[in-house]
Amino acid sequence: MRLYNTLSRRLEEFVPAGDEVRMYVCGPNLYAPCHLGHAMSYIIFDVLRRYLEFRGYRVRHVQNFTDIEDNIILRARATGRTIQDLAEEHIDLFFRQMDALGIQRAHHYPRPTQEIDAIVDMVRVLLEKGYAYQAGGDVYFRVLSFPDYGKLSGRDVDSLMAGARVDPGEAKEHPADFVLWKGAKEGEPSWDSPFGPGRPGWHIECSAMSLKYLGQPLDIHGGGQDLIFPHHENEVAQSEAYSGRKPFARFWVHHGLLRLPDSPEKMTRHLGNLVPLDEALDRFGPDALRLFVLGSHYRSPLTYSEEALAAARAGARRLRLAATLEGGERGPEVDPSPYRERFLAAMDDDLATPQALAALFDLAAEINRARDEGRRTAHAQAVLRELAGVLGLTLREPTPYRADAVPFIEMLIEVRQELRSQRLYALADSIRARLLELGIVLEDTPQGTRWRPRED
RNA sequence: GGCGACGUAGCCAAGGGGUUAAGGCAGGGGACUGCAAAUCCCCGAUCGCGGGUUCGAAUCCCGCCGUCGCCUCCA
Repeated sequence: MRLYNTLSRRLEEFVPAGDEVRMYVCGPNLYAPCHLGHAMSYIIFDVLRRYLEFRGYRVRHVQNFTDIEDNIILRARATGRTIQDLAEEHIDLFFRQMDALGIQRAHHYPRPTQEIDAIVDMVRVLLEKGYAYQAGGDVYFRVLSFPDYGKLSGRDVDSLMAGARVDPGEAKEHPADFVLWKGAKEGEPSWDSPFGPGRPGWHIECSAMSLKYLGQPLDIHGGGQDLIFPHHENEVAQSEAYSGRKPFARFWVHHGLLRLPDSPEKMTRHLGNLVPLDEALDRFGPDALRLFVLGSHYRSPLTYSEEALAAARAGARRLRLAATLEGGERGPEVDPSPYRERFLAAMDDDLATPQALAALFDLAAEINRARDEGRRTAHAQAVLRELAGVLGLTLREPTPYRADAVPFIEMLIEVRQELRSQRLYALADSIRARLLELGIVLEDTPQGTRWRPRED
């Protein structure tokens, strides 16, 4: 498949270096619950992984949790809790939400507080090789010692000077230098190291942990476009300086960011302009969220709106009904292969999910036509479910209903059927209307009345 | 100031030198239905503005306007 590589700024043919795809995805900081933007990120990488696996690759998937960082320390202090406590709570929540979204779990979820040795070792080597220096209790990466600095984000060190912020009191040699190890401060967690007590800087964790769990080169390193600089640029520099080999990662995959229409900046937790993920999941269900995200190309920015999510929910229902309603007995059966080919061609082209979805919707329409004509649809429906599964769609009803209500619903349907056969339509209609108010949709078909939970 | 994107029907969103400019949602008309629902059929855009290149541009170039991302924590 062709995949856009931020490093080369071009589409390239993707083939893993070894016999499995080594994929590292930047995970969340654990100081607050996830929002819809995080869901977007993990849905996209989930689809990338699912498609690679569908294409026959074995994928080894690692995602970090950032459990030591300024925000967590501040949050823990403000709430009187430990950072471990805070981290555990958000990890639990993260897994519940990701499971609800149908995100396949990564093989490892390393956390910097549990990988201090690897991080310290990496800093030590960088110091030994002269790529890093100690100053004021901290250890910094010496950007000028790494000539390739800027190759990922397309910046040069000189142009960085213009906008660089230099905090008074910082002991950096150069404003673009970044911290590898932060010297211990009063009231902050710290670990012993050959360069004094302290804690890891932000960027170093991803380098140390990805190299430990996957090894160089990574085939794919991914995250949001907001991570290209400085986070990923710094990872490249410190990793390649450490190993003396390049590339650190062969493909860099970055997705566009989610934003709100009336607050067009990207959704982010510290701005508070967010849609909490648990709320979105409750209201729309996992398939609608996926359809919303995948209806736009992953590298484009995506604008959130209630209307767009409601539209995605309606689209999910359309696909679900096409995949699940029973077809007839007659031939000729629908041939799904042209739709399947379109789907694969789209996915092969830099994960063109909007076009892949278009193929699925067209297949759904074809199935519906065939069903209307009393033709067999089972095979085409199986293909529809298979391809939807590559996108992680469940095609299941998202709205829960109480199982113990089912006998009563069915009894009401029987009574209503009797009323209809006696042409007492006013009563029959009022039962249907009442059930709708209670959240149950009735549909009368030649094969009888069927029901489903109302979605809204 | 530097670097990078985006602007396509009411809404979301593909495409990216010659195609009837995908698909979804919403809306209108029709079929089916006792009525609905579901489904099917039909209906809508010349692509931010102004120049230019070309036989031909939504697609390339230049300028302008608007919006966003990064340069600081960030999916």
